[in-house]
Amino acid sequence: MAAHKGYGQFCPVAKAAEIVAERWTPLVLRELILGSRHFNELRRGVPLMSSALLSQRLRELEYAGIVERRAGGGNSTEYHLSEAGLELRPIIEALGVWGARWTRSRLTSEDYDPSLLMWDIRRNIDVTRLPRERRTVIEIFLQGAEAAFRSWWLVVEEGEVDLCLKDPGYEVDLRLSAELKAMVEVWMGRQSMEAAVRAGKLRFEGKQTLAASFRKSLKLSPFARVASRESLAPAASGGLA
Amino acid sequence: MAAHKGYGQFCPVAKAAEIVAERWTPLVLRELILGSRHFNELRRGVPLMSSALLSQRLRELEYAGIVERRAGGGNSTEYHLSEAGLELRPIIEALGVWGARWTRSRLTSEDYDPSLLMWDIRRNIDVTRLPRERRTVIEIFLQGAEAAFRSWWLVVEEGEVDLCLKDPGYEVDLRLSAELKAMVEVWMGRQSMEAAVRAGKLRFEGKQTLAASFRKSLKLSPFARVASRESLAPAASGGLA
DNA sequence: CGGTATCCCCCGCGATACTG
DNA sequence: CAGTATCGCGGGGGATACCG
Repeated sequence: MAAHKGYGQFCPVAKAAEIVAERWTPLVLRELILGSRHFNELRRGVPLMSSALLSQRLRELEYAGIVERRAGGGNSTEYHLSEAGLELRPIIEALGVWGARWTRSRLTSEDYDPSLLMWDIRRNIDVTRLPRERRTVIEIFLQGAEAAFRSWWLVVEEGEVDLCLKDPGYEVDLRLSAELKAMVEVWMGRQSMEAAVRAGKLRFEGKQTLAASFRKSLKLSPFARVASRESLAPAASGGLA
Repeated sequence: MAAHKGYGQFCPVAKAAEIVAERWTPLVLRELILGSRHFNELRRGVPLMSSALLSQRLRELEYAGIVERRAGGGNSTEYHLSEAGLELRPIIEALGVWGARWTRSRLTSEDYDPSLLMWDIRRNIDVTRLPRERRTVIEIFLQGAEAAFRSWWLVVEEGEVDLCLKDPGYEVDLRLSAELKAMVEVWMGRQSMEAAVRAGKLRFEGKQTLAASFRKSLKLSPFARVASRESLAPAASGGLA
């Protein structure tokens, strides 16, 4: 006769946990916080979540007053955080900071998801640092990823970045070949890109000026500046950018 | 082939959520933060959680480096938050503040757990405001609670507070008769004790001086000063005590 | 007190397919 | 693009009993 979903407690921590600490929900909130608005955009941030479950969670979040559904142009729908939802932002961010400090040793090989990495990279490219007047195509080859997720193309054109898993057919201006794990380490700020290049884990092929631009255009993970506390490193703690 | 327990993401939010957003875990952390140290003490804070599951969660938290198990005197065990665990405190507190602001309308009748209420009250009594040199017995009768959890006795003696569900047999110095829901409202700071008394939801029987002392001795919920944002009340927002 | 051990139910959620 | 529909299983966790 115990509660199936709830905790049966009036405590605000319990009532909040019933909503926010549900499976997948913190990740959906993270995506909304990072600016994802459309269903399939959200899906790319949680590739292992089934669309049925994402749909269900979004409805639950809407019912809880955290998410607002708005009609976009055409048949599209937009999901936005409500005022209550925006107030969860510092909590999700703090959870991420805590994770960056204390969960490093729990990373398993399963966690190195190339889709998530590329999606993260895509949305963190500062297009203003890349050529504007012409199309730029960057191919990224991730060694160690499973075959279907090994080759990616970033197509930068008119201030937009497109991410493809299939060769779009354009001429490639820059090619980056990287070990998946090393690329994640770089993205997480645990190794500098320069060090990874020196160690032979990353290799750029193409115009060096474009390679330099790309390196500058790539902002790292929002948690890249948070120092892990698990190792015995000097560990100067950083805040969120 | 999806992850059974994990999310398959290197993102620190995901790795943290794998631990912290697990079912019951936020409530166990809340109990540890509030100072519970022993297994059965923790259980009283999460009465609906099975002991097997609490044991399992504590082991998981220990493995995650959040909880440290220490041998107490005799055959007792003590659970303490590690440094990593202490850093979760602001997150759990923020979750509770958010819950106090935004989940009021989600309270169901199932959530009015008299055991939790009495356990909360017990640990928030300021004994220095009650008689010191003699035993004081306060009976609390909760109308609307199920029969087995309707009558409670607080025995204050030598600076210790004992909570009993069975009549300890001592002479009762003060009797408080209250509607369960009203008592929770008071505890949550949503209604003043004076207003509840005036509305006839609370009634003290016994020495008025002792009643006054008891009222002063009872600190409210840590979230009692957080104003709900759901109603259209003026809502001056407060911080945590 | 401080947990284990065991059984078993049930539903959350993963997988797959399909629609407007 | 934005979801629904359906099915089946796995294991999380509730219930209960027991031990050192």
